[in-house]
Amino acid sequence: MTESVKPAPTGLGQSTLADVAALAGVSTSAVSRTFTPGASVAKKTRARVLEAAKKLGYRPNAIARTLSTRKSRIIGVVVSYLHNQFYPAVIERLSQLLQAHGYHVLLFISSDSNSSDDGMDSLVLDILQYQVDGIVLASTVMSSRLAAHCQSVGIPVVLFNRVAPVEEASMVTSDNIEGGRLAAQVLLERGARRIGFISGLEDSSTSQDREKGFMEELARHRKTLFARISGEYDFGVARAATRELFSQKKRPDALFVANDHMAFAVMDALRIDLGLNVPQDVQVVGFDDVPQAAWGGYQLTTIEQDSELMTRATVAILLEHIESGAATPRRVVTPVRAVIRATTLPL
Amino acid sequence: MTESVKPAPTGLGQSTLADVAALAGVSTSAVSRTFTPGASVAKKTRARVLEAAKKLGYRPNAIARTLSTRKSRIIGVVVSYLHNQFYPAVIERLSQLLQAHGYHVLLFISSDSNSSDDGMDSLVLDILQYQVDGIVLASTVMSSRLAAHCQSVGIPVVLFNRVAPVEEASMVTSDNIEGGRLAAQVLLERGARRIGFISGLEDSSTSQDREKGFMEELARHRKTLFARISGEYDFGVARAATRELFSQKKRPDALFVANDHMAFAVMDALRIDLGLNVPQDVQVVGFDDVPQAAWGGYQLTTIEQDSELMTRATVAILLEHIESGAATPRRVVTPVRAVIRATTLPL
DNA sequence: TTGTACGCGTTATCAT
DNA sequence: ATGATAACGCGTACAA
Repeated sequence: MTESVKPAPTGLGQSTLADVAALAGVSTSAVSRTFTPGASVAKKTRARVLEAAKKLGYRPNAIARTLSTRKSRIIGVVVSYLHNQFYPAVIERLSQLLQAHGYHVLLFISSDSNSSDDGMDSLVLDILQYQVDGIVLASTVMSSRLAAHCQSVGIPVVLFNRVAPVEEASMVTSDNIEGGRLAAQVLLERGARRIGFISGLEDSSTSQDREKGFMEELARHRKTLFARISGEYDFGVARAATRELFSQKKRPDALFVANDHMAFAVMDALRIDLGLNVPQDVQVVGFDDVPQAAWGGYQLTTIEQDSELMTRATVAILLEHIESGAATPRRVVTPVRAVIRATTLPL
Repeated sequence: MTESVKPAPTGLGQSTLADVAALAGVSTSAVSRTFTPGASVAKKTRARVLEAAKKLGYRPNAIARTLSTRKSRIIGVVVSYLHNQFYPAVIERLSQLLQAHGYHVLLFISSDSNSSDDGMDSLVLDILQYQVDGIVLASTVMSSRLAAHCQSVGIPVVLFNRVAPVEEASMVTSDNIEGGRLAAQVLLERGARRIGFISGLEDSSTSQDREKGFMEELARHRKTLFARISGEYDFGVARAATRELFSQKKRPDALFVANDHMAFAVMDALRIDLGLNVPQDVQVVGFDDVPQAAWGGYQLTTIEQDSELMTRATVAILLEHIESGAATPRRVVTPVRAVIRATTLPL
């Protein structure tokens, strides 16, 4: 009689649980248990299984496991741009921490074409198809409808570096408002009289909050803003904006710039395009979005964020939701402080 | 008689093909075909399916699809560090291009703990568990045993920015040798007499090739190297190495630095620690590992790489292997050129 | 402790 | 064009 013979483990092509079981002369469940940390297997069978597995070069299939357990151990991470200095370091750390817990990062870049709300939504729906266990949204918008959907299917979402009116999602941000206040304090202490602000993207919560704190503190000292312009979190735009700001007769003598990336552009504009001295002619305070190692040639007072703390908080929240099944969203606001940074000579 | 009733689509929890099929009053195959681009479905049923799907908020399960089709549409990308400026931009672009083709990036950071050969191998085995369709190894080592394994299971591997004696893998690199030659030409044209070289990590092929081309060109001009020291591709190490190099009576008057990240450190050392003028006292040539936007305060002649071209080549190779089933590995060497770069005043 | 059998959600094969 | 049914590889009750 003919038996339906499974094609022998070819050598080419992954071998499976069944292959290992056959070779070891045990059942598939025995093999499965061998590769399940807290399972009960007899030493002897365990050994035989491991031997067979090694012989076949067996590696468990994470996809099949996901289908069966409904846990992918994949975290979807969405980021708008990687060339803006701040996120690469965060993603690296995030990935490291998650890997240490057996999770992996599926990366999504929300480029121009889908940076709109709708595009964003469809991108997240993309992610959902991969049955991710959690989602980190780094500085990107997300419709509340979508957040609700994630909530309903039990997928924790962490908004990183962005607050938004989304009840269902957790959020991790720096204390941008306090940072704005600190910036104002620094400039006022240094005797600034005509104070300007160069904003980031107008619809970003980070820029808004930094401005908010800044204005609050100015108001508290009965001070008013001398000038304001948007730099759109862009190097070139910020440089042009600075020239624009200084094209009038009455010029600012102090600037708060919504992030360091732009602050560098501002200093280039001041020194190169306008021939001014920094900080003699103009005081500049930035906001730390650029890792120390990337600094060059600039000395700047900056409001320093604790990206390590932000990252750890993000991971902690994610794991808490995933593994402890906690449902209530959490909000974490990490502290900031004003520091002077430079890798080169003060000019 | 009792029928085993499937729990109705709960609203919570993803709805499945079967749910949609039930609601639309068709078979699961009909639904499947509706979501398969090139399938034959009657307009009428298609409409009913789509309506039911929308009503249920149905999204196909990519994991289940992977199990069935044995194509995950996931590309594993391994990178050692993200804070070294060069890779974030590459990964961003890589992810964009792959997304445009319906692929996604599963990110792996090979941090210190697993940067050894063994650690690296186990990391790649990790990747294999996710049934990735392809692997990009950005500047990390990989044992040939492992490469052979990938080959045997039919997973294309591209070594990015790193050549290695691995027959089975494709490789994409800049023309580092030619870049080294160019660097030598530039320095010689500028009348350099005592020429020093600051290497990257000694076991990295990029640093080796840059040095090789550099030495070749010097030899062709009957010139010899005045000094050599390792900067280990690290900012701090390079800065210290530079001080070391200049602690002797006879000092170099020209330096070729294996990448820009270190070149910045070198210039800081020269100007700040040693009080020298650049380029009056010392000529410096770097090698472009840092995106333009991250430059600040430095003016430098650098050997520019075409990271866009490198990325496109990587994607092209990957797709060629995956979708056309091409088996023979490919080698791509992208051109380089010497340019002067700065975002601020020459000092 | 071990094995059997079913389910996870999808695609593929083969009739109809 | 459509529908039943068998994989895909693994976890896991349940039974032995």
